[in-house]
Amino acid sequence: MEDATPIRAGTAAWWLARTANADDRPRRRRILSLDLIADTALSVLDAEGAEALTMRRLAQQLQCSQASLYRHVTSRDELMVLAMDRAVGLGLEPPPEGLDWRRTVEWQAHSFRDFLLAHPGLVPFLRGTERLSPSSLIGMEHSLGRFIDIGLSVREAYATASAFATFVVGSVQFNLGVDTASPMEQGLRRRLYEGLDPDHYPILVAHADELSRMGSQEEFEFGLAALLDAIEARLR
Amino acid sequence: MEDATPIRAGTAAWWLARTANADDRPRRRRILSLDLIADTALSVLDAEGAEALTMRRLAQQLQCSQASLYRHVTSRDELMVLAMDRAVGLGLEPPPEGLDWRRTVEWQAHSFRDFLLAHPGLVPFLRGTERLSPSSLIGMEHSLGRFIDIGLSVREAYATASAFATFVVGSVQFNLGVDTASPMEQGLRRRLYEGLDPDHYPILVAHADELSRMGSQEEFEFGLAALLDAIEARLR
DNA sequence: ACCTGAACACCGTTCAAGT
DNA sequence: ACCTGAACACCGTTCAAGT
Repeated sequence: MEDATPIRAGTAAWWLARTANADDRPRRRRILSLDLIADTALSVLDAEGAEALTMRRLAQQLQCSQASLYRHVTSRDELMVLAMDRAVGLGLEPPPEGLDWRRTVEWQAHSFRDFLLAHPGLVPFLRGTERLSPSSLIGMEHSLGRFIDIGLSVREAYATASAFATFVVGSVQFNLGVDTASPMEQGLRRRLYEGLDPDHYPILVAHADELSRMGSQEEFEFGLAALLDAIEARLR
Repeated sequence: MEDATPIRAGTAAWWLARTANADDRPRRRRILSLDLIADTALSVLDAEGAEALTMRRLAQQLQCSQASLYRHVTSRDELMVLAMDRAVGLGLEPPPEGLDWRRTVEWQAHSFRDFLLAHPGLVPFLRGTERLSPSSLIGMEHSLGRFIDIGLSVREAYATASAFATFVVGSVQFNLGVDTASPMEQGLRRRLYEGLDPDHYPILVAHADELSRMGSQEEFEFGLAALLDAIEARLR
């Protein structure tokens, strides 16, 4: 049963192996469970960031030894993948009933983005490997259904659903670490733009004040509307 | 000159302080320079990934002590920001002359995405803080000029340029760690979809084969075309 | 004035030894 | 059969001591 080349966490091979083993794994009553470990990891990751989530810290939180964690999880990487699956499940809330398809997609994009903005520590772990986790697959199933129902092909529905997810992930990833809404950060940014060489950066210098006040919201709304319009155009 | 609260690398305050100090920093001839350190860091990061880029490894590569690195750089975080600025400079190639605006933007989006796909180790470090680096500002200046020239307002130009960058970053970030083009990975993905519970995942199960062969290219092209169409619509 | 060996306080992971 | 103390081989960062 030993693998010479260990399977990397999050790959299709890994998810396959994990779900296959789920049933015949010994299911004794015990205090320490995989679920509890993943939940605790997520709460520490969310509250204090990735660098605070160490195996020692987690063991302390769960009142067990570090070594015990490795009975349920083969590595820290694997733990992160499992914790992120839970995060996706929490972030993908079901949209309200009764909205048309455009409002529904719009609502879900905003909802998931707001969730990620509120939990920035999770964002760097939203990689391609996370797309195959159970919670992500539920989201994909629903998205595919929605887009197929309005007339897209399976291929189109997949590309469209993925493009929305991609854009939301990019929106939060590419704004990590900056608070564009903060007046102090805006002031510093204005000074940075103003101080540039006007020969090389004429536009940034000329519009320093206006540009320094631009936040991430505008770019998100522009891109989201563009994606939605593209679907409507394809339906006609 | 000592700061009680150290300025986080990549923020506007940090870039301001850095450019302000650039001139009066002692400029002796020496073998070890900030440029050399950042270049070496980037080459190690690119060739062997983030976890291989340690201060010890870097010192060994540069044949100096670890401690010497801290004479040029205050922390590993700062080093990463500086290395990434160089990476952005390398990735943002000037587009070929003579193309219309749509082709130009299209070319640049593809060009930067291809660069990132070839250097996946860099992607997790493309955060909001990286938008203010000199290389990024050059790219922003050019993008703003292009969009203003065709008739967008300064605000629209910024939102549009940012949306493109956001989408490219999202496209690579949300495909990190998976090789959707690999036949083996496709086969494993098909098996993963096929094995799902048909009651909960009817579409994924029914179209397992087709969906398992979808790559990240389709979603990128769909989103890119959508953004370009949205600009054209706004111009009318 | 400049550089660095050696230390400090951490990591993830393993395994022999306990119960 | 299950758990874990203690170790291993690493980290980033600092600073007294060298030249």
